[in-house]
Amino acid sequence: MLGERFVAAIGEAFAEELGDRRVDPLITPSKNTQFGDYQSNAAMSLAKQLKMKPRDVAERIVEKLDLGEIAEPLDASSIAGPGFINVRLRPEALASLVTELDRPGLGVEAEKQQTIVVDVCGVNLAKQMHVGHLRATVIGDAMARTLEKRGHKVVRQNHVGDWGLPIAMVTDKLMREVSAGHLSMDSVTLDDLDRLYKIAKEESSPDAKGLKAAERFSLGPKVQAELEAQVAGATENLERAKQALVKLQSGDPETVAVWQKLYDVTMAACMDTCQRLHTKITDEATAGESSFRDKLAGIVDLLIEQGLAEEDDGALIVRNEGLDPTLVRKSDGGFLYATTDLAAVRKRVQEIGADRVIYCVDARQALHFKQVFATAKRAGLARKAGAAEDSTLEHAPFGMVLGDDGRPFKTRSGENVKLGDVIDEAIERASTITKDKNPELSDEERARVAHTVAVAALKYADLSSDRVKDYVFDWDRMLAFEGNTGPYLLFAYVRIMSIFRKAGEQGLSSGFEDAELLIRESEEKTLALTLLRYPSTVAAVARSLEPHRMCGFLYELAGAFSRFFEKCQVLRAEDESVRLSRLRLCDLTARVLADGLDCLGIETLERM
RNA sequence: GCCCUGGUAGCUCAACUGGAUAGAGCAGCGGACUUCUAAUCCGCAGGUUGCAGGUUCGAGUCCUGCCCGGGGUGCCA
Repeated sequence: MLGERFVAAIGEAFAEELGDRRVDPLITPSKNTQFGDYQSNAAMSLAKQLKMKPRDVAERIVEKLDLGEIAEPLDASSIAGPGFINVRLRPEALASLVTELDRPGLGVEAEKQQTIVVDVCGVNLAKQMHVGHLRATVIGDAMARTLEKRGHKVVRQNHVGDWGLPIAMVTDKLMREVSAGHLSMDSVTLDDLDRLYKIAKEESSPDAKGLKAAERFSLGPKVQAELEAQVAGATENLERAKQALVKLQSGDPETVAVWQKLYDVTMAACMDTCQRLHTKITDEATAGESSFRDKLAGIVDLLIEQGLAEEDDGALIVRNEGLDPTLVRKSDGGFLYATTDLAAVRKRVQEIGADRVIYCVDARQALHFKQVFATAKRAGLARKAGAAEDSTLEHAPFGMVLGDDGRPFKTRSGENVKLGDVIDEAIERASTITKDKNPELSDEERARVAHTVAVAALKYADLSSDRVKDYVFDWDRMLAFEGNTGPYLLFAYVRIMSIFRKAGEQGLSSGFEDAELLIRESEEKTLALTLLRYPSTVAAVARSLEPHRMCGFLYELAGAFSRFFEKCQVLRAEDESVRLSRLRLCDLTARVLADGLDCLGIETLERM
């Protein structure tokens, strides 16, 4: 609304210079309330284009500007600094803007609908999920939810690492363990598989470096003999794994059955974790590497046909300008993960019909994705049939989770911390805190509250800092109720619910839905101005794929509400009209909080 | 070597993508509960934004060069 008036004024003031060109009025909320509520920074950018003094430009805009009933009258003092134009809304105008926000959808605008594939989760067979998967799951799901909020059709894809030599290795190991009577195929657990994976990997990695070192430093015949035996054994194991891979690829029933067991056990655990984390990642999202196994040769043939692939040292590579070559086929004829990802691009764009494909994957894969995207585009795999342009392929990278020592988050013995254990501990800690803070809750309700608070704390900690940076994992901070945390936001919501519960008891809970908003106190004004930022925040997250922006907004909203809560009595307001206005403001705040948290995949609570 | 990242208060993080005096929380100090959940709120103190140049009305943000950390770098995924 404000923007339109500025556009009109700018158009009028500079009709000669600009013609019909529409100029972005660059309206932003003022950072500092002493300047006003909103400001336009258009004069400065315009001055640069027109080679005029910014203040002169601002003056000409202000002369033509008609803000009439919207804002306090402008005068010379409205132009500040190099040419900021400061605007202070009239209370009625602010109230009417907030009233407009108060409708289904909370002002979030639907964009032209796109089909968007989001690559999430990224688990591997026979491996426990760890904190790295937490990020791919939680951030990916949050991006997906936010895009859905903007009206897009979002398809989550869980690109499970369920194929290739390492998997064949575990499959082989499991078969041997079962036939040796160490394990029963029926009762095998993910913990077993995780253990076997590590052993198998160890057993198949020849310690060539160690052997060389032993020779060089003359560590003695015994050490050398041991190492020689290790190398021989590893070489043999590796050979057997390769054979297992061949069997798997050729569909040998016995091998495939064991592989299926690995798959089922792993995915059951993965789905359980995704559910505990309250994500919308389900079985349908699964599209493992194995599902592309029959497409890889075709992809490579296509690259050869198009003259993109060339042989180098026995391997097949694609050279892309400015990038290291992409290896698409090994000299032994095997395919690589780049090949699989190329097949996945084709499926996502040409079968699913994605206009945009987003990979929520570890930042270490940055080069890999650059290579895959460049190759896919040149090969035409990223273009829908009949489309004029390639679909957008984006890597949304994220950093590592660190321990308080600044090193990757691991257990004392150096193992990855299992995600299931992390969730368990979060719940336990949340339960203890909840018992302490609110002893009145029944055991049943406390258990529910503890789960919701724990998951909120865990996810929020992961979402609230800049995605690409590493972050430090800290139980006390994420579960604290001070600062930018999940529990703090839930608490703000709970306080509102509490008001409505009390209102119900006193028979005051009706009639506020259409109440006239009276924005009088400064806390009410700040709360109202903050609420108005919700739609643009959703848009910013959808564009930038940075959920921490939503976190920042929600934290400010919760803070604005807390200050309002301290200062402005709701149920004991001075008169009925004020009470109804405040009830409506509370209700709207609650819905915006809940909707914003929903973008992040975080549930709210009635009590805590 | 080359490429990608990051460096902001003692600590953990922001800064709406070039806007006004760089903001929060923790830790420290000082206030506010007979009250709608004090799991909160208010105040004080804390800064050469790694360093040096450059671009312009204006730089934590952009460009160049250094310094430090993390990661990646053709036959693992």
